[in-house]
Amino acid sequence: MQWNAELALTHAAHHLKRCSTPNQLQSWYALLLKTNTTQDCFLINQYITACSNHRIIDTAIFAFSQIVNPNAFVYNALIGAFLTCFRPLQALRHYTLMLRSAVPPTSYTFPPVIKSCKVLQFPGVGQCVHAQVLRNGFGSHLHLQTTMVDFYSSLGMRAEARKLFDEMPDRDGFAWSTMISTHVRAGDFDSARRVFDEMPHKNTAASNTMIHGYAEAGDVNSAEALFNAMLERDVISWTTMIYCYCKQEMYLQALEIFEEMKSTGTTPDNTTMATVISACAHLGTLGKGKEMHMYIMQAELDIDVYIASALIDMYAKCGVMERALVVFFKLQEKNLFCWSSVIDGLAYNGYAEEALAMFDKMEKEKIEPTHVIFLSVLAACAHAGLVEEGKRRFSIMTSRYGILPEIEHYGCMVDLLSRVGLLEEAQVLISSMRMQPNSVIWGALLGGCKLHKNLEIAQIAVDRLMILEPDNSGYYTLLVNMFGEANRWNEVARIRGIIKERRVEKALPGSSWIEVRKKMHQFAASDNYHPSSKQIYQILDMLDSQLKVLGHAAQLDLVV
DNA sequence: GTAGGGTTAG
Repeated sequence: MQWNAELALTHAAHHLKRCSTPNQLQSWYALLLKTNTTQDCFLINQYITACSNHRIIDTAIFAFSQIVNPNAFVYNALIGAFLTCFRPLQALRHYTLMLRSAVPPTSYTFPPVIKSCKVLQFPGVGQCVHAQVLRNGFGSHLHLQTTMVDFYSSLGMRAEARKLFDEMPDRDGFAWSTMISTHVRAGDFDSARRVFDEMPHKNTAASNTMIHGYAEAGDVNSAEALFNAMLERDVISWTTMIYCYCKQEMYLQALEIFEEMKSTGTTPDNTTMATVISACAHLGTLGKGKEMHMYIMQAELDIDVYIASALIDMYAKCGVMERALVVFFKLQEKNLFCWSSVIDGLAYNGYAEEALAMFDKMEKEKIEPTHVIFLSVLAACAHAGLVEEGKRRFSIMTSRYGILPEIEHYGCMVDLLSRVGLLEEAQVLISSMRMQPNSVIWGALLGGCKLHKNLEIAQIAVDRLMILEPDNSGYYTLLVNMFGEANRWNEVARIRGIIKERRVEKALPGSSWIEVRKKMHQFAASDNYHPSSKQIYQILDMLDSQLKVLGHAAQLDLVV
């Protein structure tokens, strides 16, 4: 009977470790209680691992607390469980507990411990653990050496990583890839290439890392060359190439190679889809974006925070905020990126109040905002002209969250103040900045001056802009128009003289595009290139006259 | 048990 029960348990352990629901885990522990085997280190080890796979740490902690004499396997399982359940500090605590209980660590103890030091960014602790690795006789353990190289690499201690790698008597594919990655992380692509060239049998991972390096360096040609030369390509190779194109804003190429990937039989995964949806967002191609969404559903890929953020952003940028919100509200777990995308999407689509309400909701869920999210918040205030609200949020950013404003935040605030005509206040803010104002700042101020016809401050802004962007004719043109409007023709002549003297090139006109029925239509200001431009202008004129009837005068005075 | 690819803003 006893023997049968044990056999059943062992069998259950095998089964439950792979596929089990939280409920099954519970009944498993009940079985352990019933059979008096809660002290069996082998079974508890399996049990803790299963709990960890389901991210249920509490039950694992309980099972551990019941063991009188946990062995190294049990400790290893628990330390690993803490790490996978995002509690690295607890992982380290139980490691020290293990040492104090005089249970000698095994080679399996260290990877999760070192990884915990890595995610916690504890260089000192990591070095202590390294010393213990050596003291326990694992100095020439290939696996642990690689883990240590990665640790030093992640904390930016490249010299230590390099030294360790150089001293390794044997190196496998993991070791080489880690070293290449070390240089890529540091932005030292030449060193990455040198290590890659030195590597005897280049595997797919190493090549992928190298392609990623090229992508970061903006070297599309080298990335393509290496990619094309690869004998075997996996999902990561393809995804990295897609990322490479995205990084260079070559979104159409990104979508093209995605199709190629599918046609050659490689199945995209979550990472691929997140990248490719982001490409659709940048292109503003709703049709393609929807196709990608459909693919995810068909392939039954899990909509994780990466894909969700990308989808929300894509739908928002394509102007279908309703769809973005559906994705957002369906999400079980939301991280900062999801919130950021939805808040920015609302702001971008003109729902300023809703964006702010969404931000407040995020605060209530105890998600710590970052400086990025405040850009969306302030942009929402700026678009809706919510001055007091904007000022309040701007000050909360620092007082409540300790986030110092970056130049982009100042840009939003200057834009906000200038738009509503608080030009002096905007100037005061600019002079209070802890960094040199750039052309965006002065441009925002100038925009406000234009709107509120303040020539004096406009002159100040343009003087600065002339220094910062001497080749940009747009600012001069704007100033010329402003003075012209005020009938100050002497000034007009003076500035035209400067333009001539400096031979400022006429800036390339900006353009925008929109997708209608899967076809792209591109427009520049006042152009006549579109086949239907005649009808389009007719409609614009009609809209304009309707607006006038409603007492809304368009500002066409920019166009001379 | 160790390596390689992802989402927002600018």
